[in-house]
Amino acid sequence: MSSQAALKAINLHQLKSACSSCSLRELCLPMGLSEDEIGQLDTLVYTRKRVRRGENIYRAGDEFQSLYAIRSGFFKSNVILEDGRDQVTGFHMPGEIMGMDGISTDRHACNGTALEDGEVCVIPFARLEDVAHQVRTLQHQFHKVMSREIVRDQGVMMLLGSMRAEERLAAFLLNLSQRFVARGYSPSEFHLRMTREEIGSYLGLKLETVSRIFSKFQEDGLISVQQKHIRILSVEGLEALLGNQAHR
Amino acid sequence: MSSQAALKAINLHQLKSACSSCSLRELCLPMGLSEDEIGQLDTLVYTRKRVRRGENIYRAGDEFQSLYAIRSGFFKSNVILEDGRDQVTGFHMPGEIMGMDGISTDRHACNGTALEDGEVCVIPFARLEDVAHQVRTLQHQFHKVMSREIVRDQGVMMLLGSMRAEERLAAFLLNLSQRFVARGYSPSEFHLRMTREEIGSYLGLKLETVSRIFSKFQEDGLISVQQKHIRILSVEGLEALLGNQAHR
DNA sequence: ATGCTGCCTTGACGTAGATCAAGCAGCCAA
DNA sequence: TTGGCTGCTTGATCTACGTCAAGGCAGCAT
Repeated sequence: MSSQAALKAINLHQLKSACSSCSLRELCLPMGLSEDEIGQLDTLVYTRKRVRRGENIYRAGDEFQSLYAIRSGFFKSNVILEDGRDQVTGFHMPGEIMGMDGISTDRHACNGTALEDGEVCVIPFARLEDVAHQVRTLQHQFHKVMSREIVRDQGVMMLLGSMRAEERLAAFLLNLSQRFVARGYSPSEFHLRMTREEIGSYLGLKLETVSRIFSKFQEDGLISVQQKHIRILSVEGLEALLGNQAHR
Repeated sequence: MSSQAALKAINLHQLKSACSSCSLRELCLPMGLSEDEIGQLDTLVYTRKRVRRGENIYRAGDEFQSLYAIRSGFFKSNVILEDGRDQVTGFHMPGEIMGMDGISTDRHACNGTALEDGEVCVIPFARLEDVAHQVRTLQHQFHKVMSREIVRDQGVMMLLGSMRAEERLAAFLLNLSQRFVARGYSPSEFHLRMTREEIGSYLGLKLETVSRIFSKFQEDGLISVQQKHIRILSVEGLEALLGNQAHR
């Protein structure tokens, strides 16, 4: 399917997005900006886009135009490899910004796919640079957001390069937990929006391994799992696993 | 050793760095800027720093002040894990910019370590944002540089998550080769500045595995190896290895 | 209900790469 | 020259995780 068709398939509606009244402003671009400055942002983010589970907000190869701030829903970044395998490079939740991979070449390097119905704010990048050019605080905040993405990716590189399967999964659960807390959700009880296969792809493991380790964690009393419903019973137990440093 | 001590240990000398006359300007920040705009850059980059093999230009935890553009020498990004292991997260060569991990938290997230004697241009970040605030082209170029880093890291994540050992090493050699070409060096013959252990750390492999695979590549006529001296005999052969998609 | 489909679980077995171990080569200092 | 040190190679063995295979369960359409 072409980029055009993909865009048309998405229900696009125009409205005042109003960063200034957004509940996610403490997590997203507006962070650290004054009332006035956030007002400037409101002139920039004037479109939202609804996406349904399985739809892409952009695809690898698409021309890069905009960044997307997640308002609701759960997303993944992924690349379809030549052999058809779907390699997941990240999971994203409300308040996070997707699409920054596209800036370097003016084309998106990966797909942004909805794992459940949701909504994103469309941030035309040229206009973001305009506003950042005027509002120095926004410029700085945007640099922080990009830098955070770099640090996050390097964390995953270290995880993939130096941890064994159990450690990876423990780190993954703890990371999700932290991000849920920051959004006001329970740190200890949540729904996974992704399949075992997607988790495995992200963590460099096979889905059977993910499943087995969930079962083992449950036996060990660290978590309880029922399909996609997860309850963390012992944060300390999971953290302890990370302490036992890798062997690889 | 404290950050202060580390800085003092480094021979610091002030001079006109002159991006405008730098042979690396087509790879570095000045890329795409006009003569005038590069002139503005010259007012920003006024310090260079010599580093000797093994020294750090910054350390994880140091306060973030500046970015560093490599003028000469070969560097690694790395983190010392609690158990003392040195986890490598990147290799860097002239024209590349290091330190962007520090922007997000105002502290560096990793060390920047010289693998051989070299020299870096010190780019005070606050001033970079000043100049970018005035020169929109520079702002845009800097965003591209950060985005490129994001894309690069995601490429490594995919490598670590989905490739087998031989593929990783083939991809690594091809990547080095391409980066050497871009700098006017031979694509097929070069010195590795890092040890087998550092390569292994970066690629999520043990040094013995790296060594064995180098030997195998040599047997297969793909490369010739003598310690750190590498000659690529068949780019196609290495590329073919990447085609055979992963099993993991 | 009934069957279909996608996703998950669990077992048996195989293997890529880790681990352990020994020896060698290049390099510097005495 | 000798010795010590660091980094590299190579072999033998072990093991974490992948692969293959057989169900099972929840959700949806009929």
